Amino acid sequence: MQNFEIAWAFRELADLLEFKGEDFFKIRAYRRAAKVIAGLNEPVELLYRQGELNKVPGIGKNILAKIAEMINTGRMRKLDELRAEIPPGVLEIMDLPGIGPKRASLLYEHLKVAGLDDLEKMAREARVRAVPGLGAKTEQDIIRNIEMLRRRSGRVLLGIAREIARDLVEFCKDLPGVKRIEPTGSVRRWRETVGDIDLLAMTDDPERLFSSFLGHPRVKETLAREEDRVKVFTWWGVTVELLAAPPEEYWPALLWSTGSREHYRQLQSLARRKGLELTRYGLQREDGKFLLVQAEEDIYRHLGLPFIPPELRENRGEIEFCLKEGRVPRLVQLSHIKGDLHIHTDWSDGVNSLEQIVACARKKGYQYIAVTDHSRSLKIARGLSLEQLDEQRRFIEKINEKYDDIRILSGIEVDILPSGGLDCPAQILKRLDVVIASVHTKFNLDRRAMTERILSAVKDEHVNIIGHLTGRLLGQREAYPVDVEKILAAAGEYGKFMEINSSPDRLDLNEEHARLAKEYGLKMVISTDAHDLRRMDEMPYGVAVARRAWLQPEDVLNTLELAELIKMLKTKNK
DNA sequence: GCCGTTTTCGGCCCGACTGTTTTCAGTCG
Repeated sequence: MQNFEIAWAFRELADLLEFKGEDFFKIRAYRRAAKVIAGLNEPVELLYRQGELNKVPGIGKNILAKIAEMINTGRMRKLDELRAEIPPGVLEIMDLPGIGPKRASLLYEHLKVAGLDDLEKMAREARVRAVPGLGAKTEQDIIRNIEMLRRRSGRVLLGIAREIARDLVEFCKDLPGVKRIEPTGSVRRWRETVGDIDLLAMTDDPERLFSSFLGHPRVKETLAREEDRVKVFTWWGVTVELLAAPPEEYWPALLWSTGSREHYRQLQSLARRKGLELTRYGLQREDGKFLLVQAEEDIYRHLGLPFIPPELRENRGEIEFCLKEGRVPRLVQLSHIKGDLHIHTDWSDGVNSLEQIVACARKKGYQYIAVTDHSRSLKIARGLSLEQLDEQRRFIEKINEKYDDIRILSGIEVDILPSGGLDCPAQILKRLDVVIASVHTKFNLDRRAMTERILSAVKDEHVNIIGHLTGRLLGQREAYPVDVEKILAAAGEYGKFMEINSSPDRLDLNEEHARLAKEYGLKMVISTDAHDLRRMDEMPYGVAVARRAWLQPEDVLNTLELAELIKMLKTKNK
């Protein structure tokens, strides 16, 4: 049982109890447990077997018993009971913005809505406005939000797709006859969302592999089964396709199934011009003979190309570039990253103590990290008062005395107030090493007002970095309207850095904006915005955005050595 | 539900916004 599965169960439990109108604090306890579990950087199952689980904050006697039940039986009785009791479809209605437990039960009570389709139909028939407490405006919102939900449906976040892919690879890799297995498709290309998860296995005995694979406990339904592939629908709600190839066909198959389709078509036409035929089975000469291929590199070489990393394979000029330059664009990679400049601690809404975070950062070999808790007005995130901020700064100074292999920078993620300006006086910001300015409230300003609001932070002499520029939450919340180009232009003028937020549900800047920012000559900062230790591991997602935007190490601030970094942060005020 | 300068039960994060009201409930960040 994976951590994220246990976390999902508690989240669902909380949602169901919320619908029932259960005690708020009990629900919050379950939500907190879900959050804590999702944030653990060790398997829950391991901690449980070691008897360490009850030491995790937020996990008491009752929740521990439920986790034990899940580990031992694979189920949670209480959750099963609630699922049976509460009409299915209610939870998906509660997913809609503006619909919480109260309105969901109101809708159920009066209209007996059984799900999103049902609700949409009733809204379009103008029957929702007849429900006491709801009006025409809410009805329109419901229709609009369902349409938004539809647009994103069927795709899952890369972060989740990679977790699932890892689970399946682990399951398959030691099965008899399996010589190799890896994710391909958009997972391998690190696209921000993924439709189906594709896996490719190297084996001479696909039948045997498929039989075992179909016995995986999370496989719900077999959608297709052919000689060299199976397609299944999983309990995770994602479709997975497992392709099998014998060793001599593996690399062509890997290239083919990694895609993208457009990139692959370009390769095929390049091959044709060289008198070759490129298919998923190999690279064939006109005389019918197959060229020797023992890696993807070999295929690219036969086509007169260097190895093109999967992140670049989108037919955005990568093939032309490689042909012209005779080399691949130099890309930033995880090992270039020297530190993380956006981390929250338990002083605000983070889970872990500063000491735990420092230990984790040292283990990663970082030269520096910045502690950037929320500012005072963000009450829900327990934003630090000015006194606490100062106390934290002095605390960090003390910790810095303890270590000579890492430097803790004191910082803040300061709110950009709705009318512009920052949620912290200038003389306080002046003392800090790193100032990130972000929007967390009042997302419904119009484009002009929001742009002006953020510009006010760009122009502020104490700000170093603009955090998660568009505020989008993938699959949950659209980006607020903002003139990105105008901000980027101003950021260049005022010497600011733009954050690439690595959190898989943000990825903000996204790859288009990051590419644009590079055109504006800006440097970016790849940060995790971690609220717990596990999420400090999410740096690769931000790096992937940067790579897909063709960023080089010198485009990224936190590839710099500490001394250089500090110099750059100090010379911010042009 | 969990937690505790705590041992048995009370406290647990808050304030703004919105649409529906006509004084406020529900939702959200």
